[in-house]
Amino acid sequence: MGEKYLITSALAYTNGPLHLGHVRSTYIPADVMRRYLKMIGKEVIHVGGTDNHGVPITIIAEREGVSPEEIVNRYHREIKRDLDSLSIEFDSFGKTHSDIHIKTAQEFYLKLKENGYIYEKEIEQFYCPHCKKFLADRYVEGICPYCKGEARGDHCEVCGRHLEPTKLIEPYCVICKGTPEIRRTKHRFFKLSALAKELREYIKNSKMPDYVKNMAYRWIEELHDWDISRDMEWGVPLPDDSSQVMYVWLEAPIGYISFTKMLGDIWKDYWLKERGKDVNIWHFIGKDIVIHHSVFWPGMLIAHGEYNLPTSIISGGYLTLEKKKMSTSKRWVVWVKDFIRYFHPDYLRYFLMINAPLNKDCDFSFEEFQKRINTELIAIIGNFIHRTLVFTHRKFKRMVKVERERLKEEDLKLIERCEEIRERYHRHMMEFNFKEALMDIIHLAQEGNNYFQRMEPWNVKEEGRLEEILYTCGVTVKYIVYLLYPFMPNKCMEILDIMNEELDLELRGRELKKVKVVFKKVEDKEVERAKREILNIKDKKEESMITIEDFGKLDLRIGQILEAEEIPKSKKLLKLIVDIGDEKRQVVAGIKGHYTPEELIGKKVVVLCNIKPAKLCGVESQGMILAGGEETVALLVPDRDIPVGSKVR
RNA sequence: AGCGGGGUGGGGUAGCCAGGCCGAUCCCGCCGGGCUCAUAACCCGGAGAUCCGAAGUUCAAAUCUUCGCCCCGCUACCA
Repeated sequence: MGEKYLITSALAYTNGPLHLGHVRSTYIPADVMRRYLKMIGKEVIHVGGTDNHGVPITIIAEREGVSPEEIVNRYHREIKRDLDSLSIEFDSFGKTHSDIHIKTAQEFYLKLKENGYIYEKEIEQFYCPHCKKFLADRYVEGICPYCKGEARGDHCEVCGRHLEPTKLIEPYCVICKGTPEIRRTKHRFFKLSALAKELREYIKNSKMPDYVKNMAYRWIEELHDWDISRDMEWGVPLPDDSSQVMYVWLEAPIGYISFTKMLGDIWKDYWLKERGKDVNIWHFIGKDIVIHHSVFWPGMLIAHGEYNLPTSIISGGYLTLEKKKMSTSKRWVVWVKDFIRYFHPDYLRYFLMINAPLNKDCDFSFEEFQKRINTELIAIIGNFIHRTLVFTHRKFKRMVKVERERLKEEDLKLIERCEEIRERYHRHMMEFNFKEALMDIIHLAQEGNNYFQRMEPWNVKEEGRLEEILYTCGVTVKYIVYLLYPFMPNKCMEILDIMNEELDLELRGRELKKVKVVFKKVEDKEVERAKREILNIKDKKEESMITIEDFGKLDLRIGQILEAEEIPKSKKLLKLIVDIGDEKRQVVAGIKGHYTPEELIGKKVVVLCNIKPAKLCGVESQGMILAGGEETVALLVPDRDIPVGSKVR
């Protein structure tokens, strides 16, 4: 086959590490696909990297008082570590803040210009006189002219409307909080509107999913030209005007090409139209950036003219966390690096891929994770593998291999099923239907378990027949491990190691190593702990902290006890009359037995005066006397004489 | 506000584009039985769904049309 596959994963933005949503929508699916294609002998490369330019990064850098490079390098490392920890492999992984990318992006831009797709136009833009710069994008915040809510740049956080930034009420610069003024500046525009026809034709003939096509068609109906330059320093400088940089969304997708270039000359076999004729370019992305990949990016490629266009766009749905929307600012998020401290990365890969079809939104919950791992992966798949290996090891110490001719009809039937299921699995994989592909494996394991149960090898005395049965089971195990490998590479290699086998569909009948439990059960305790520690602990601590303002709400004063008497019906209560300076209060205190009424009279104590009045044993209490201790109870009293009514702070 | 996607037994999900094969799929859960090689696992059987609501098209609708309700996402200077 001359077919080649270029898989790209959406570039990760270097403003934070990866969370479960990122890896479920994009990186795990891309890696699963790459591993599968490679396993079946296809030529495939996986290209990815980080996206380092744009306003959010400069804002973080300015707030932290460091250079944008420092932010970018920090998160680039973290992101790569997160990906490595989940066995997500790349043939090339780059940064957009790199020479090769900047050069590639500039060449791309010049080509667009040469082809007549770039023009200049003056626009109005906020300018901060204090910071002496134009306020691109989110550098300006203010009040939404529609709903009066908080708005950032062009977008209202409250009503979600898209805004004209210059229309903001009370705009301010996010750096110096000063009021910006409107100035005119010259921006470059990309003539996207001229490409409507070509884009429609391209989309029609592409293999994108229908819903992606529909979304793209609608965009094309109202295609505006695209403002592609920014008045800032952080980014890829325009090659024809170094006072401005390219808008990130123009420059970032070019990273797919730049990072392929890092592999050397073979990049041409993938990207150049004339050389790469049978290439499938698959962009794995999250569904938030479908339009960029189905309209803007193909538009750029058409305008450039020399490169291949994407074959398909595989967009993953969003992940909610325990049924609630994830939010990094509210800390309602599970970071990859936290999760893998508790559970095997392969379990996460399995769960995220089987939990729902890729293009749908779905939920991550710790209980659901545990359930699916324990009942499907372990009870069905893992158990079939394990019972086969353990039983075979006990009887023969090695995997059994017999001639196919010896097999009975029922044996051959299971082996036929292996083949049928492999084919079905292949179709599902090539349609990016990873959930169904995993279901195919479960079904095969169930048939294996069923066979095992019906054959009752533990009752079979005749060794020849036992060999046939265990050979049949062994073959089925190999199929399962093979099909499962793209999803759970580490666990599958462990099993193959025990079996002394290779990653293929042959069964060689070699010596078995000591069998151990490869798929260990996820215990309730572990789940509870992980959930508590990942989601709550920080929040709990923070929630239970109070501020000085909270404390200020307490009206604590020095009071003097004037009268004290027992409340007859109660075991612990005394009724006190306390002078708190400007008034006298009746207070019920639970100190009977610890103090006698007589010794209390005249004492100065601390009183909480603004607690809601309550009735205790039918007696109204209009305050609270502070005391400490369990067995020995002591009242809090001032250790110097201060006036009644003094505020306690 | 506009646009898009979705609402199917307790949870998840298939089927809907090309209406009858759907008295609705599969995984989990639940109930009953079996087995013991296996990580209380596995095997067999069973119960459980007004297919969001209303109206319509049709000999026939989960599937098509219209209206309503609810969830989610996107809206170009949010990666």
